[in-house]
Amino acid sequence: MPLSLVYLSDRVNGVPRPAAQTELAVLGALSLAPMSGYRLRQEILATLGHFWTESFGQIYPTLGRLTEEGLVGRDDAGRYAITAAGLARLRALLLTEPEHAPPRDGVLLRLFFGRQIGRQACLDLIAATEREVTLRLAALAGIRGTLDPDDPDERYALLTLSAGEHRGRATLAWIAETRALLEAWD
Amino acid sequence: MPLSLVYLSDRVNGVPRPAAQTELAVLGALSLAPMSGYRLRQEILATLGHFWTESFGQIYPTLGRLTEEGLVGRDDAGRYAITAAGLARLRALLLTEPEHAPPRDGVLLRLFFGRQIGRQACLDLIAATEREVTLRLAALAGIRGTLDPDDPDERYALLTLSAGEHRGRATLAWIAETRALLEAWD
DNA sequence: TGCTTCATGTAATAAGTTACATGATTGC
DNA sequence: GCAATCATGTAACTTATTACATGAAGCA
Repeated sequence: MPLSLVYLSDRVNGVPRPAAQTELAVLGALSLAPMSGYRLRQEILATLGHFWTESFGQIYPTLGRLTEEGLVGRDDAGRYAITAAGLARLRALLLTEPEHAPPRDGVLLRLFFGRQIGRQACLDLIAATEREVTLRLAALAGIRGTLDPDDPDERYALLTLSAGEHRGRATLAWIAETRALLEAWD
Repeated sequence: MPLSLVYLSDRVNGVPRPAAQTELAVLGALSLAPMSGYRLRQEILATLGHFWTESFGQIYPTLGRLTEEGLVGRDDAGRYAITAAGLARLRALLLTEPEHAPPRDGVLLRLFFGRQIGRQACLDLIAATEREVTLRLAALAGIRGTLDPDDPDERYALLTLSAGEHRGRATLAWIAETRALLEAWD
């Protein structure tokens, strides 16, 4: 008979449960401006999209929980708005240790076993990846143009944008190197 | 009344369901050598670890399903071994379109709302990230030393290893840039 | 009037981790 | 003999997506 049937859902070794990450994203977005749940999802997609995602199925239940806890309310226009308690909670969440999303890269998984499908299929695979990354970099360049380096909030957005650009360029460099290697084989 | 109550679990728009990705990892690992489920997990952790994860809770049920379908059997020593049908299935899976793991980067999420916690907390955050990435790069360097560029299987492993190195170095470059920016503010 | 977008929400389903149970094998 | 590792598996639980339902608001 197990002594403890408790599932440690709230926190394990100081690392917040993933649900807290959704709360963090929602509270964070509401700290910038009050908005509807629908808008919230659009904003998260547009501004955090290159490193974060949330679906309606997560956002609405989270808004419900946050409202119950008094961390979020509604303003005159009916939009969700963060409360003082919510702002305090946000700051606390921001200081928790970031979770490590278990890595799952479908492209690398396929390339690792690439011998089974041969050189050409691998070249096709990285060519498709190259197209995607190029599109993503173009999208990031578009966003960069809209951000003001002197705005106190947008300065931080620029830092995360830069991370996406560095990673995208690194992927392109790796693709070029990998293509050259693959073409030299056989 | 909805006309269709079917949940498209197997395939959506040609993209395989994520469960197929676990089958891919398991069949792929078994294509290199027969082994136990326990060993399978160790090998996946050691060799795919920097871009893929699987837990026991996934591996054993998957091995069970694959065995039922005749894609996997047991050899004389009792180890799981891939069958001819399994190899065909592996090749088919390798040609499916890679899934896009929804991005969830806890570090960037915190940095994006960094204004709430201030410059110093952000510097601490990226310093911790820098330590982790440095360790990961050192681990990759160790693995690189064990791989033979002329072995037909390990050549592909080297390609994926290189991806990890490029991304790691890009993250370090971004951290250096970000630190300089943060220290110049205020 | 009818189309599109905005808006809120739920139910079914999937995917995955963690903790636990249980036993065999191996090395000392 | 005993501890550590190897090995297999399951139950509970969490998180998340997707499809669907439903209706209001804005505008041709």
